[in-house]
Amino acid sequence: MTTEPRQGAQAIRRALMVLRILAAGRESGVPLTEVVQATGLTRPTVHRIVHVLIEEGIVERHEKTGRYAIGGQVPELALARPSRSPLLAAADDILARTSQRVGDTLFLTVRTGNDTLCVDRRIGFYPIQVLSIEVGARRPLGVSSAGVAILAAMPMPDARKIVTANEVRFAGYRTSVATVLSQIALAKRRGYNLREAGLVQGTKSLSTWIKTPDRQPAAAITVSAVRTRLGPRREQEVAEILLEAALAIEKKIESLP
Amino acid sequence: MTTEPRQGAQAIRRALMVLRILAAGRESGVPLTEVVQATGLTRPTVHRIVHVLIEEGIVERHEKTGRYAIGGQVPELALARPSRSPLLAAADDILARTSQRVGDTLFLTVRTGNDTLCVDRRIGFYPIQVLSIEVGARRPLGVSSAGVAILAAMPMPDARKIVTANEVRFAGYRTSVATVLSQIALAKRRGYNLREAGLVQGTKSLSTWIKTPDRQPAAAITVSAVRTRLGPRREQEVAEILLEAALAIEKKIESLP
DNA sequence: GCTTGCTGTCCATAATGTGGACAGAATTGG
DNA sequence: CCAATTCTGTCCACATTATGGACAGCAAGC
Repeated sequence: MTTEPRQGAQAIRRALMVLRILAAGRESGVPLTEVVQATGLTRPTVHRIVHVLIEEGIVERHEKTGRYAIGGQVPELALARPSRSPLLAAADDILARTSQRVGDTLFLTVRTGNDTLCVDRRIGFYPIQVLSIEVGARRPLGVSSAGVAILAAMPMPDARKIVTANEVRFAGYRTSVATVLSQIALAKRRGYNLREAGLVQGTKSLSTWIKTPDRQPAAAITVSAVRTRLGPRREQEVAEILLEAALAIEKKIESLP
Repeated sequence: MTTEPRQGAQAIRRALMVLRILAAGRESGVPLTEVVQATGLTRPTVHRIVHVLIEEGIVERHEKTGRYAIGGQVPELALARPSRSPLLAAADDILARTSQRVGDTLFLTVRTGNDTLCVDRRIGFYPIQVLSIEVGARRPLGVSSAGVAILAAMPMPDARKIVTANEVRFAGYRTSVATVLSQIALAKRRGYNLREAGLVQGTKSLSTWIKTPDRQPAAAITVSAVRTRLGPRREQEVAEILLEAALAIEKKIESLP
């Protein structure tokens, strides 16, 4: 029951598109051209939208660089929703326990539209930790290990649709529709996703997916570690722990609301 | 240097207007009619905007009540800005110390557009505490004690402009332009704002304003207590403490960035 | 100087968003 | 049970609004 046919609000939808691209730029922001290319809108249009949003305090422009970023009024609006999401609440202590068992950095990543968004990170006890990704990091679904995992958990046609929609943005991350689709296929048959070459050289990531009560894949748990920490033997161990954690979180969400 | 003449984005501005009204409704949300009356837009327009925002995940609708509220995607966008605002950072420990000295509940309230927004609250040690306002509470400037304080700190023409803009919304809070203007005048000559009848019966509030380095009044510190705790003698004492705290925060903001 | 790669602005045009009017659903109360 | 009232949702003719091609400025590199 995905209804999406309401019209009469092109401009608003476009503004939100822009906002989501800007969100991916985090503090440092995004140059106008990049927004243009990522949204597929024309430059005058993006320019107008961005500047209206600046006047409204929703977007900021960095004095020096001229890049555009999410403005201070967005967190202010967010204050209207005090409570954490059920997922975050449910995941909290399970992540803590899992982190203790694994020892390497754990990430909790959710799907939001066609993006992945890192919403939690736990640092383990092992002396070498991969901290490449921070809470708030947002990338097109399919780029990160967590993204592939989430895509692998959904019906192939849906996944393909999302991947295609993200095609233009993949260029900036040195990947392609074909690459992502094959990674999804691999993850599907393995039951979890594995990434040999992480964003940082010499790291390896492993992700399992979490489904909400309505069976939609909505999130992923990821472990990142230096490659030597994740040999074939330990990979198997860690995979089982993560699968267990994912299941535990799914159960807990059901019991909460 | 307030430039506000950019056009070609009526719809986007309207959508943001709607969002800000919804933000004031917090978790419980706002019925459509109220949004219509607060924004001055027509009902079909508000309806369209709100429903597009729902499709985009920016707004949610409560199943039972049918009221509209800020959606889960807003905090997700807010994650793009990890750092606290300079004001919050500067105020942190000063609030803690002030709370120790006063013993009653302290609020930090900022101005955002034509609204006040409570961004921090410290509970004191005295056994009776006024907890009427929560972090995230948003009201039209002029309605709360903090709002009057902030208005009192700006040039009268500016204050009058804001108060007039909020006129339609005052009805819902049982106040009026005239009332607010007279409160502002009183606060101006006193150097801080005093409210005998708080939102809750039998409480009393006292607010001092904080200006940013560019001399714009941007926030207020408020103490709320049961009336008996704030007799004339203690009122004077508390006012001095709050004035001191406001000054300290102003100084600290300047030194930070 | 010329090119390349940005950002910003204009304005004729049509597509977009508007809102009056109508309709249904839910609640009240006589 | 049927007005009366008050809310939400939808339609569609119309003109206001947002669009984007074209032009312009500006800085960096060659």
